Amino acid sequence: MKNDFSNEKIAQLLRDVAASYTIQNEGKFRFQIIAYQKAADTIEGMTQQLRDLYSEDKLDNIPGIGTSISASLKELFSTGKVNHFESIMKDIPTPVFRLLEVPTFGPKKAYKLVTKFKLANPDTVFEDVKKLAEEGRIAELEGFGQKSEADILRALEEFKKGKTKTNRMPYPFAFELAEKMIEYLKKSPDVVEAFPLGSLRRKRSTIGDIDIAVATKKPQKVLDYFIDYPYLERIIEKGTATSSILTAGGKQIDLMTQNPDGFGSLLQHFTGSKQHNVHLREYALRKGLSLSEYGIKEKDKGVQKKFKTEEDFYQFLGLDWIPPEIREDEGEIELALKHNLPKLVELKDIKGDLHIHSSYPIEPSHDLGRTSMSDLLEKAKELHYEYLGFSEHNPSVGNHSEKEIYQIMKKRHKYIEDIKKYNKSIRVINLLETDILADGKVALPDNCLEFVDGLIVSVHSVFSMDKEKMTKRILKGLSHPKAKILAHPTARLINQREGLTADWNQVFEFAATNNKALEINSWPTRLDLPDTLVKQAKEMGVKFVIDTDTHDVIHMNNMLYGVSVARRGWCTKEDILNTLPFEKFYKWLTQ
DNA sequence: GCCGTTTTCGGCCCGACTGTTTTCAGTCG
Repeated sequence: MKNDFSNEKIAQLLRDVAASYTIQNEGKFRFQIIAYQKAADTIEGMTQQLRDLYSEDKLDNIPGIGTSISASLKELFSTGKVNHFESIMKDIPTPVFRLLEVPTFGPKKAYKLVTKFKLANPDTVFEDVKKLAEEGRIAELEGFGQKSEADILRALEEFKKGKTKTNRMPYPFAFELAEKMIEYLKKSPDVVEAFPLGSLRRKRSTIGDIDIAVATKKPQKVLDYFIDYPYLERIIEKGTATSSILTAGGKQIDLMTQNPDGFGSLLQHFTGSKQHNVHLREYALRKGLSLSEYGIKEKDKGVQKKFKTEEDFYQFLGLDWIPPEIREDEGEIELALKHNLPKLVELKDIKGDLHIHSSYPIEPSHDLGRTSMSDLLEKAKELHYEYLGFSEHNPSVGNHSEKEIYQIMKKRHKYIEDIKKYNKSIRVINLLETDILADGKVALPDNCLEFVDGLIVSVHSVFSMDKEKMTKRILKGLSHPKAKILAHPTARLINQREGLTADWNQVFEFAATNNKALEINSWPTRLDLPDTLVKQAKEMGVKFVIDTDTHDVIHMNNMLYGVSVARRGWCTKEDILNTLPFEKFYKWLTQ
């Protein structure tokens, strides 16, 4: 292969092709534009790298990528460029594509500015446009005016501060922002109901804008109240049914209103995903029905049928209600039609948490927990768990001799045995989170491991390694007879660190055949294994445990985030080992 | 350019809002 294009880069390239078509002749290329954008969406949501699929000759059968684009991708990987793309893009100056990163800049606006002012340098284009706006020259252009010039300046300023089209925050952070807004909205007497929608309701691991829906008979009053929000920075827009604001933290909140008798269709519409809705509407259209946030219209009649609840809306179309977490157009519509949707795992199914760092002084290689074992067990009772696994990091190998480590482990074992005597209501499992070293060995010698029931193994150092080496390393670590759970498998940190590169299919196959579990880690910036990989692994027969990776007793509340990831990965109770009662779980762990 | 439980040809989701316009273009979700 002559190059190393990431999915992200390829998606960007396809979007640039779509933008070029838009600039050339939007009407003529309408459906090509949609097709290229859809392909880009698909690629952005994939966890497998296209370049790997290409080298395995598996580029066909990706939904949204047909014969034409797949041929282009093959050309891209074998030659480093695509002639067809280049001919489409050749008359569009590169600064145009840079400007498209800025919210409110679409292809037409960007092209007009770049060509009218002959902006040639992609590296200075933001500064160049800013200068033109400050000099009042943009307002002179046809189709622009004082206001749009001011909007451009502001958009550039906010872009500089980090408001881009692609910037997303971790789910739990968005969740809190939304809660705060909903609490505020519910104080208004005109608000009948208020719900978070969009990717927030689908519980994606990262969230762009926050969407909120309100049922009301007085939309205008609610919108007025909305823009009175105390943490408002500015109003982005406000109409008769919807409004958008920027909050003090620079985050956008969109509000949609609807009469209570049509609230079901509003929920459905703004929960998305876009692909789910498009697919659902295409299906409805074939039956002569037109769907929107207001309800369902029969094609030839003008009457709008309204729906109070989502269940009614889906039912009218002959579908079962679909859990928001799987509304990603991954086959859920077909299954809902056949009344054959999976029953997804729920928080109340969880019977124990295995990844808990207590404050027990084990002199670890990484961070120690802050809460004592007995306080953690109290919390486990509160959560109605049956069992809890303590899994501090292994004692630091660099700072101790083998003999010392042996003593530390022996002492901890005795301590845990004592704890068990005093805590009869929660069963205690003696685990250890152990590093998989760069050579694939687990960090502790075998004789020190006789004191634990099982190992949680994980990668905590040397993250960049070539794919083959990393895969071997993980498989070797997981091969240890005591190793039962691979913790936060990709080691990604949302918005901070890319996941490590490994052949996940190989890892999943190994886990499935050797009865090893993969962890779904609930830590807000981990959420690892990521949902799309969970789905892939599940299809290969892999079992999971959902853990919190608790370092302080309050983290034990994070379990719901991991459950959301499992649900987005289509997991049922049967896929999750820590839904098992203690005896069965312990048997699996120690067999 | 993609796709198929009416189709391998002939369709392709539906609407809100703003700004610059007198009926629409552009962007967004």
